[in-house]
Amino acid sequence: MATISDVARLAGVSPSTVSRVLNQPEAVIEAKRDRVLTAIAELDYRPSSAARNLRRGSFDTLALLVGDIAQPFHGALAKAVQRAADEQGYSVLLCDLDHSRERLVALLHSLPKRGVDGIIIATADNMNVPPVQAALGELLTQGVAAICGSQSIRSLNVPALLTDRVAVARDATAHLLEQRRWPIVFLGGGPSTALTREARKGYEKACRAAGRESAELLVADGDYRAEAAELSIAELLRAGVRPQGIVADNTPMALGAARALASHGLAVPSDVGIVSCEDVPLGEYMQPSLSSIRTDMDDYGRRLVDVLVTAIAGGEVPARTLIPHKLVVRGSSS
Amino acid sequence: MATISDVARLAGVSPSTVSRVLNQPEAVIEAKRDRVLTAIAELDYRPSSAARNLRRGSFDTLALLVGDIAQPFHGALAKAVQRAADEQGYSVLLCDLDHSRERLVALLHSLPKRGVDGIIIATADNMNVPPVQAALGELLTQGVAAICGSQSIRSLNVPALLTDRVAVARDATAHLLEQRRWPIVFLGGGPSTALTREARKGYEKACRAAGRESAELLVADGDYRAEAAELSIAELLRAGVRPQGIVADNTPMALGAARALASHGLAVPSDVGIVSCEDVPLGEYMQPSLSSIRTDMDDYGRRLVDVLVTAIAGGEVPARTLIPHKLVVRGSSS
DNA sequence: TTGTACGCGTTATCAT
DNA sequence: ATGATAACGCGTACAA
Repeated sequence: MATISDVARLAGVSPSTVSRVLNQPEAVIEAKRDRVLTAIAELDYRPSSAARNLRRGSFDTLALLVGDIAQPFHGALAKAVQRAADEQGYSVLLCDLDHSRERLVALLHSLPKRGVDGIIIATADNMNVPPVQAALGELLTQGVAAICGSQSIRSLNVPALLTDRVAVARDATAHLLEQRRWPIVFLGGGPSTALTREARKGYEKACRAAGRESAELLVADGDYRAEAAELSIAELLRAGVRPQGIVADNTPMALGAARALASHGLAVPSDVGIVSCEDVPLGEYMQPSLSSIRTDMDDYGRRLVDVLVTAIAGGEVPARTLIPHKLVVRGSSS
Repeated sequence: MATISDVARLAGVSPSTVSRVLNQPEAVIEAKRDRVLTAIAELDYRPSSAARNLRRGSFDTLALLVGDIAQPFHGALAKAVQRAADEQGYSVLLCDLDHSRERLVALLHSLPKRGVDGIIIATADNMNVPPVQAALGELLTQGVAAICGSQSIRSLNVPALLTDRVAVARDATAHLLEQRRWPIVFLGGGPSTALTREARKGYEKACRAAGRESAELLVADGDYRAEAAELSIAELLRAGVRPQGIVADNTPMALGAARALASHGLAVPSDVGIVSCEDVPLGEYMQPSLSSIRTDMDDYGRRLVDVLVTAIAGGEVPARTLIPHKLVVRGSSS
């Protein structure tokens, strides 16, 4: 493992000159610069990140915290983030929260000394609770930048980049309403999560715009998981409800709902239309292919990284950025 | 940010003693150890990973290289690996190869100085080509440990942990044969990849064991992607072939095949049975739910990390570990 | 424009 | 059992 001194010796210059060639090339006269670069190539020298990190106090590393990396949406997000980070010269530390709040708090506590410049938090789990806010606040004071995907954090200066979840659910619902499907069930993640509350608001908005009464609305709790969604919809069906449309807040719930419908002999899309508020890579290949609200993941990943990198550099960043979305109509609703 | 000296001062000892309390507690007398621990808690001191890394030359970090993190199987793998690594005190650097050989080579080249102790390579793309082998060999000489999921690397001492792909495909095929389905198509990733060659061997083995002639076998190339698989199967159908079973080497291809069948009016499982050689989290919730060969991901992740950590520590590790698999029969084949 | 000297925070060696 | 000291490899004031 060649060090900077080895390069310096071979090039006949001092270590600081080598360092300059790497960090401010224009400050070194061309002849010497070339000698140094040759020596670097010769020895296949690459600076030790450890030494560099210690000296500079930065790490060229971002942490990506996701609720559950095994979920297809998060996988797609991780891919986009990793690629964008790579383009900016950053590595990505993957942290799976497994939907555990304890784990989130523990991570927020341990990350500052794990060597990351910034973190991206992408979980649907509610972060507006005291322990999380406290841990996040402390992380910020330690000089680690943070941004949030999918939710805003109250009372803390953490930029958020997210889709307008009210609009997303509204568009999904409106699409089914246009087809004169009724009743329509909103399948969310339970009343406690702030995220579902927004989506539910969008659902209600669309229904009211179509002239429906509050009493007619149907809300089911699928806990963001396929299993729970299946049970929840099955229960509804057993109770005699006959929905013609389902708006699922994420894809696993849409699949769970589809299975419940199938076991009750209901066909998609002829009997019931389904739309997911979240697009996933294989959605097109599910059967029937899944109508969903799509956001451009490459763009999303790039924006997340851009904002975070700007924040790390101490630049000004918008407190809240809305990511565009659009409806993709597929077989489950047509 | 408290440093080790701050702690030492507060506890009235030398920095060395603080370091010892952290690294070999039994070497410090209890009274002093307590004072130090109190001071640590008081200041919320956590050692700087950068300094520690520089001094020790190790990083408590593993890199996970995956072919495509957006694919559900890789997501599940990443989750398992991350969890296991966490249990052992390691962080995980996520590197998405995006199926690019150039990217793989570039990563193998840059990872040694990015601060990782070891790497896990989990890609179906063939690694037995000179540029990859050379880059990997060089990485090993730089003191970075490496292990491989899903394929062995010839002529290099890289331990592999994988399922017996011949047996996996054989079991999948045999399952369809038992139901007297014939002909059966093997849907793989093209003749060039070593992985598919193994799976294909298993398919042929099962067919021959059932008394089928080589001339009757059907092999299609789906390039491991849903789109290509759909085209490939559609072409077969247009050519007049009427398979009663499909063995897909991975899940996206199984979904692609299912869609091709559907557009030709063929029903799964009544007309055609499908089995995937790879189990994914939502497989149970696809429609019809997908029969597949399952490996315990938690176990797999743990084994990968265990072996890698052992290798990092300089311990003896088996050159090749077979991970058990079992058939999970679901709706697509019953 | 270049080199010298120092320090980032930790741990290993050595002496006590 | 503990403390002083040096060194890990790099970047940067400062001096030249």
